[in-house]
Amino acid sequence: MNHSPTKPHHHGALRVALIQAGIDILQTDGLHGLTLRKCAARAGVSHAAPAHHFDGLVGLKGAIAHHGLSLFREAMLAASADAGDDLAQLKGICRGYLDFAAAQPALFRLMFGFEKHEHRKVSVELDDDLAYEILREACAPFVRDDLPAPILEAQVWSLIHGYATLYLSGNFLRELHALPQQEAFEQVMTALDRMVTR
Amino acid sequence: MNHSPTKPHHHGALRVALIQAGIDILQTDGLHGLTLRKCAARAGVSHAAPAHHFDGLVGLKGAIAHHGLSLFREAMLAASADAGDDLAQLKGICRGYLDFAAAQPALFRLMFGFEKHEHRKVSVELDDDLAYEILREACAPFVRDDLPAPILEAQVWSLIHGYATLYLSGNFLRELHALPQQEAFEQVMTALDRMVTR
DNA sequence: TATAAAACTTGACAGTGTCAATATTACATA
DNA sequence: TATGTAATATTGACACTGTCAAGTTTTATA
Repeated sequence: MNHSPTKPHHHGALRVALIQAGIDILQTDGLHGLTLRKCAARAGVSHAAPAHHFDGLVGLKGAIAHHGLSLFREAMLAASADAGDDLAQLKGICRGYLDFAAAQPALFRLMFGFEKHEHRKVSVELDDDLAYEILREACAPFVRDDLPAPILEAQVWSLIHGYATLYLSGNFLRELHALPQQEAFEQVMTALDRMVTR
Repeated sequence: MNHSPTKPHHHGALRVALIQAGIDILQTDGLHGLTLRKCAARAGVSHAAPAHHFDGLVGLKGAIAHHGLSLFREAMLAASADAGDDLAQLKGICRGYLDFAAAQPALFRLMFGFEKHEHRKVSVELDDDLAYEILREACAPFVRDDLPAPILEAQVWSLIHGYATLYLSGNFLRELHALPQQEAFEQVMTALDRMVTR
């Protein structure tokens, strides 16, 4: 056996190849450009191969989102690596959140853009715990008796997620974005101070 | 002339009919189900008619989003109609924000889901001022020297928009949604108190 | 009424997801 | 090692999609 045991046959690591192809296509052609057939072509397989590994297009998107969440997690971790106190840590994670959305807008939209009827097909692939854990840990130091963890986490997550998605929507928050991006972000994130301090 | 002067010919008010058809289809079939040909069929015209009035599919989506924003505005106004003080007014608007997203998820996603390369085609249709004005006015009483209007508006909007979109995403904020929806909303919105009070 | 413009139709095209049928490969078991 | 079986990928087909060019009908204008 000179083959890797995890290399089933023909192409071998087709699953990862298709996911990577999908991420590349998202970056190049946007969310609309993501196509089973284009992924297949880029991975060098027949047009119907992707629908086999993943359960149709929704399945592929779920797998891409799953992998995207791990990239997302890494981006947030990296952005908060050299943080001083707890608040700087939290803000660093938010910075990583926004930067990831800005760097990979189509992937970001894909991750959070599933419709309700798709949830059942995707929920197995898309365990948010992976990325959510980062946020949860960053929020932990600020939990108080009158501010339980799930509430605080929802508040912080809503703030940064809303800011990131509105940022991607472009047309909105125009007045704010008269400021340079970095300053606008910091100004908006001053809301975190108020949320977190008694 | 027994015809209305604004009734050009054949169908007449095809534009509004197509937009309404689109909104109906969004409600029934979701964002993926929205199709030029289905809108045409529902309005009783040929399959290529919609691409004429609006500049292709993106143009139709832009027109639908434009009309959706006016519905959005009305929903927020209605939800804050019987509000007491300024803070109750602001929270009422946020309540309307969430309720609209929950009631018309596909339309809501459409309104905020345009990609960057589509902005040019859509920006003419999609002047956010219509709906943004509501939020701006509700924020106005809380503007201070150290909290300029654009910043405060961005903070409030990010919070409610993030919460609404995460709510639609379903898989996320699971812990929070162990609470009843109404209470979860109110708990998260306590962040507004902290944002707004000195 | 004659002419032009606008609105809509028709027909065609390439591209899409999905599915059934088929061929190929890998692996387990004898 | 030989054989059978399941997994893996291919092929071909289908209905559906957006878009476009060309043609037809209606409205408006002069």
